[in-house]
Amino acid sequence: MARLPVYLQLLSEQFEAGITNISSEELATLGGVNAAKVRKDLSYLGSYGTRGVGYDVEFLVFQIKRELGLTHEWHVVIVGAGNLGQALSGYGGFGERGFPVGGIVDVAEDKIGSVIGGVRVRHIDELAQIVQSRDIAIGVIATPGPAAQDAADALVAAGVTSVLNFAPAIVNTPHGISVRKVDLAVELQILSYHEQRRANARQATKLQAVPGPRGRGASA
Amino acid sequence: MARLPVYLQLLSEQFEAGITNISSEELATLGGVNAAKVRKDLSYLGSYGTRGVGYDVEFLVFQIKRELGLTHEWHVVIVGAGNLGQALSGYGGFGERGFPVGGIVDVAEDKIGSVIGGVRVRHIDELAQIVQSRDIAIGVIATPGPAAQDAADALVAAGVTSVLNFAPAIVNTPHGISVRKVDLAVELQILSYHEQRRANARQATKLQAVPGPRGRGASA
DNA sequence: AGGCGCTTGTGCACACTTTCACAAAGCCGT
DNA sequence: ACGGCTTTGTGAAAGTGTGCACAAGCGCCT
Ligand SMILES: NC(=O)c1ccc[n+]([C@@H]2O[C@H](COP(=O)([O-])OP(=O)(O)OC[C@H]3O[C@@H](n4cnc5c(N)ncnc54)[C@H](O)[C@@H]3O)[C@@H](O)[C@H]2O)c1
Ligand SMILES: NC(=O)c1ccc[n+]([C@@H]2O[C@H](COP(=O)([O-])OP(=O)(O)OC[C@H]3O[C@@H](n4cnc5c(N)ncnc54)[C@H](O)[C@@H]3O)[C@@H](O)[C@H]2O)c1
Repeated sequence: MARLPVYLQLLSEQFEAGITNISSEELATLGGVNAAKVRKDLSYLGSYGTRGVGYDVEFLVFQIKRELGLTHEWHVVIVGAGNLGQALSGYGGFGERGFPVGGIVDVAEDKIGSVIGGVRVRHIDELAQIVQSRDIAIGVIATPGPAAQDAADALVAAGVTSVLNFAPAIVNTPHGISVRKVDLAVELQILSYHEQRRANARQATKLQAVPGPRGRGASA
Repeated sequence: MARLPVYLQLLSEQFEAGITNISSEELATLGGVNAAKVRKDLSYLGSYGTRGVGYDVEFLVFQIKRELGLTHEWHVVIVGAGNLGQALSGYGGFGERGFPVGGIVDVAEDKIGSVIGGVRVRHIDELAQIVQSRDIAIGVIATPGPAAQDAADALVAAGVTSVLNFAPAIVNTPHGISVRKVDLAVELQILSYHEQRRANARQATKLQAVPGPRGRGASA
């Protein structure tokens, strides 16, 4: 489930705060979801709760980590050492959460050799060697959109089986490769959509008119 | 629908490439989804296709933009001028897609006054004034996790009604405020989950054993 | 030891999403 | 002008996910 990482984060926070036990109700409130959903999700891991009491926070953290494959570190390799690649590499939160940067590659000669966040930028031709030497399974694409497919192909060829794509482009990969895309513009457009609807709703209220399903009148 | 931005991007790309007409089948292939789904989604905008021919790309782009509220620019305000805030502000892609940065605020005195991407960093106390002067509806949280709730409260108090949160924390907002969260760690953990499953599958195959539902044996 | 209150785990119904399948509708060649 | 080919738009079916409601189970207090 895609919600397990969220529970993991919440539980980790609670654990840090000294909470040793938590009920599905509390966890649901923290996460802003339904308590029954929390229980269903957690029951997927097995029956690790105690009726009348709740869940042991530490044990649950461990179980979720096991399920998510977070029992060991996963090195990641970043393709593209531009603004974003540098920000990601320099950002400590990556490694803190079990995903240390195992390498950065680029095509631009002027980027190669520079050191960001303790990692030296290397040429993309060395990708396969980097991936294999550290047994890296996850690649991050931080190149411009048009180069994203090339980057993905290079990653797959090097042996990476999971890709996180920040470029605004849809990449095609062979079957069996997991790809996730993070697109800022999409997020903003979804927010803009809600704003748009809010604005339309205000308009309709103000006009006191029969609310027609089609809101015409783009200007003014 | 959350897929409209994706179609918009695909269609824009096709339009740039000189394609004036596209069928639901083609669009579905590009987006990696089912053709019927594409048609259902697009029919939500109205009947803008021509049977036997397909959709006019330019017209469809316009219609989706109208639906998403992208007929005008939405200024955004960024809270937190650290690594990420600076990368976002300096990144041109924001403005290119209709979301120019209308302001950046921070609490740290040493950040205030510096200029990033043509925008001067100002104190968070000026947030309300910035938001109101430019009629800003969208705020971006780029502060550390523990400060995210404060940032959200400040944004809401200033009059922002949509929030994009990059901090690894869940923020609570009053009803009527849209919040979206982008969490790198969550994305990576989902990829790691798939890697984990792949590893388990390999193990099971190698052992030629009856595939038991519980994979024990964490060590070795 | 037994009862009482609390919380889990889950069967079931409902709502929403996805996919199939096909009639209606347009274009083009003859 | 008409028939055949293509593609849309949409009803209906199949599939997923969500939430309610409650029995089963556990701890604690008496
Ligand atoms: N900067 C941001 O805040 C931000 C935010 C969201 C999304 N993005 C997206 O992330 C991507 C990178 O953004 P950026 O600001 O870092 O861009 P950038 O131009 O600063 O960096 C791109 C880097 O990729 C390298 N590159 C180009 N082609 C390559 C290839 N084929 N193989 C390997 N490396 C290659 C370039 O040499 C450059 O160093 C873009 O697609 C952008 O849309 C950026
Ligand atoms: N850097 C990255 O690549 C990256 C990637 C993903 C997520 N993130 C997340 O984004 C957030 C910011 O990351 P960063 O690397 O820019 O951190 P940072 O420490 O560089 O920047 C944080 C900024 O927020 C400011 N700040 C602190 N409290 C504030 C408050 N109450 N109001 C306003 N501003 C406040 C600080 O002064 C600082 O300038 C973090 O939560 C981080 O987890 C960062």
